[in-house]
Amino acid sequence: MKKPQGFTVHDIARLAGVSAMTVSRTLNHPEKVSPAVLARVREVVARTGFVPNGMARGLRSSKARLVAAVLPTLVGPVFQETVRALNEALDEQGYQLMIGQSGYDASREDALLDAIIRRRPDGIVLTGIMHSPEGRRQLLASGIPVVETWDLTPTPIDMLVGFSHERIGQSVCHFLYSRGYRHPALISADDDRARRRIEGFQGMSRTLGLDAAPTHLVPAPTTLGSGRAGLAAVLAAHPHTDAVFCSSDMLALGVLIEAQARGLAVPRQLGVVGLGDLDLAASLQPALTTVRIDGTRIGRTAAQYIVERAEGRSVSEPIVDIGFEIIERASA
Amino acid sequence: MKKPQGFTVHDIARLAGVSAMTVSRTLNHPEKVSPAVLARVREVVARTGFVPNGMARGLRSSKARLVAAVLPTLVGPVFQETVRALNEALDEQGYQLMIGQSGYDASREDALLDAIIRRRPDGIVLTGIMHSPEGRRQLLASGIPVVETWDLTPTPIDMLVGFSHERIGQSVCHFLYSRGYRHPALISADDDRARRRIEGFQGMSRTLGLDAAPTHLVPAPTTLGSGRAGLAAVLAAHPHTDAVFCSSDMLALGVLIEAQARGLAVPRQLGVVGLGDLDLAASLQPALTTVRIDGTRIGRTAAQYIVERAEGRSVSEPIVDIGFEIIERASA
DNA sequence: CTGAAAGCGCTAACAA
DNA sequence: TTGTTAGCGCTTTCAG
Repeated sequence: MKKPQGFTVHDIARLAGVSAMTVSRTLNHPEKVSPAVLARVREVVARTGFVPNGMARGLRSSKARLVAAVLPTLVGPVFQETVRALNEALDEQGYQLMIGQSGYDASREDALLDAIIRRRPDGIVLTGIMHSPEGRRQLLASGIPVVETWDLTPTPIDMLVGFSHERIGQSVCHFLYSRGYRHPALISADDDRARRRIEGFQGMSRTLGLDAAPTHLVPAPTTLGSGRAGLAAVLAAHPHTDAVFCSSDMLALGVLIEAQARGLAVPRQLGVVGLGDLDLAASLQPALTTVRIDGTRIGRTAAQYIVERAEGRSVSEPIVDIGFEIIERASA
Repeated sequence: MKKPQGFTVHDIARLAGVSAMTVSRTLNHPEKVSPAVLARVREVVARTGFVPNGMARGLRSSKARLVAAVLPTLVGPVFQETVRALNEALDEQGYQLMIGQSGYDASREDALLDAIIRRRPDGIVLTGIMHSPEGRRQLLASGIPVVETWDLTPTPIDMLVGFSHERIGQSVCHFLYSRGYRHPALISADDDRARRRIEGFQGMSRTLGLDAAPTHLVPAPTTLGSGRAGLAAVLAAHPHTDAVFCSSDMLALGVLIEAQARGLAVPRQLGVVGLGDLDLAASLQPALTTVRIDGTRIGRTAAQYIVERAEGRSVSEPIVDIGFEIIERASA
């Protein structure tokens, strides 16, 4: 298998009648090259379609201009905003984003981490915090800047941009109570962060003198269908449920549809709160009350932290809680 | 800035009392190393947390074990299945997937292509076909295997796994006609592929002796909100519209919600057809009739083609039309 | 402003 | 089975 078009800096140098070093400078520090030479080299580059080999550059300069992000699920609305913002911010600074999917499975996660570390990215963005001790060790040992996101922990690996899931649970419970609901239930994904929201919710529910909220767990990723089925299940077991906190807007949409199919009036007979504030939330009928997390800010901040580090500067406030907000619309 | 933990094969070799080559072999061809040495080297690797430098490996062996995918929008439900399948299939073969977002903008696309080609991936998967002549040239010149997807063209750059958008338009128009609808309208994203579906639809509509279908264009990405607004606009201009073909399921969901808000019975007074067969389609009330594209097959096939090429084999049938299917449910 | 030498970390090819 | 040599393509460093 022959490489069809294997141009190197040397080829370009020869064709332009200069040294390889000058080609390299033309590409990376054009201000240090005389205009005449610059034009000549550029002409050859354009004519040949030469694209320098980034692996060689990275190897020599130990700057890959690459940032890796680890997502539990590759695509799906939840981290959409974060990833978009991350990608945009990095792109502006000349960095490429590489995305890896961890699944919700821990053993695959270590393999993924290995694949990532091999490429020596300038930074790694994790959605969620890293629990596997082996993963932590690898990350720490690699010396690569790491930003954990979408969660809080007293023991971050390195940097952190997140918020408290427990506090979300508390706030939503309190919000529902303040709206007059006394028999709330939970329909929730079965993952670690969702579980902490549930704990927060139940804690507050105890504080307010309510019964423990019935909880219906659904497998991740959450879908509209599991929202419908979830409401059906909850209502079957606890007929006087008067409100539901869903762990995603999709789930909430399912609940809304199922409620409608059953002739249950929202928000009068059933309050519904989602999580995520997807763009569909505002367009629903009734518009969905939901918890908004500023994913854009998470992504942008993570990008900024990593670029700072990659350029050798230090980050002054490497651990931030960006909080969240309950967007009150019409469904609760 | 010192590299905190810069182990190399040489360090590991010294610690294990062997040569660097033996460390390399332990990592890549363990069967060619004696059990005793293997164990010793592995112990050192585990103890130090050594992860080999993939850039160096890639440079030397010109195999990056990397595949790049270009998506118009980074995340979003449309290519979800394709990307997931692509990632899974590549992962099984030991390849990493890198994702780049082109936006719907052509100038950024060339820059992205450049960033991708620099890394010398073993393959590039494009969603949609490459129109920019400059992009084609770059791709061709790079000699990297390319798979274009989600579309058909008589002049692919290299390999192709797609289907005909025009034919989708024709089929949906015919389907609606056969269901008795005589005044269909289109609510569609304003992009190239969507436009070809519209042309197909209008062509068939002429053939069937229908008036040209009113068309309402919405900006990409499509949202539930623009579906609602779209139906309102269509109805305002063309009150006796009796069916709508939406260019995504999200749009269709918006149409369903708007129809409900207006007391329009679906499918009796208004037929609704979506595109994508998202998992929510089946769970809606009424369940959504939609066009299903086998994204999993696209992703898997693309992965297979690229791996074949990367391993030096040739692909026997490098251009496939995987077709599509209208899933008849309750909304039309 | 330009060039020559050296080497980043790894592995293909050959030798022992 | 193991080791030695060389060099992938680039850029850092140092001279001119």
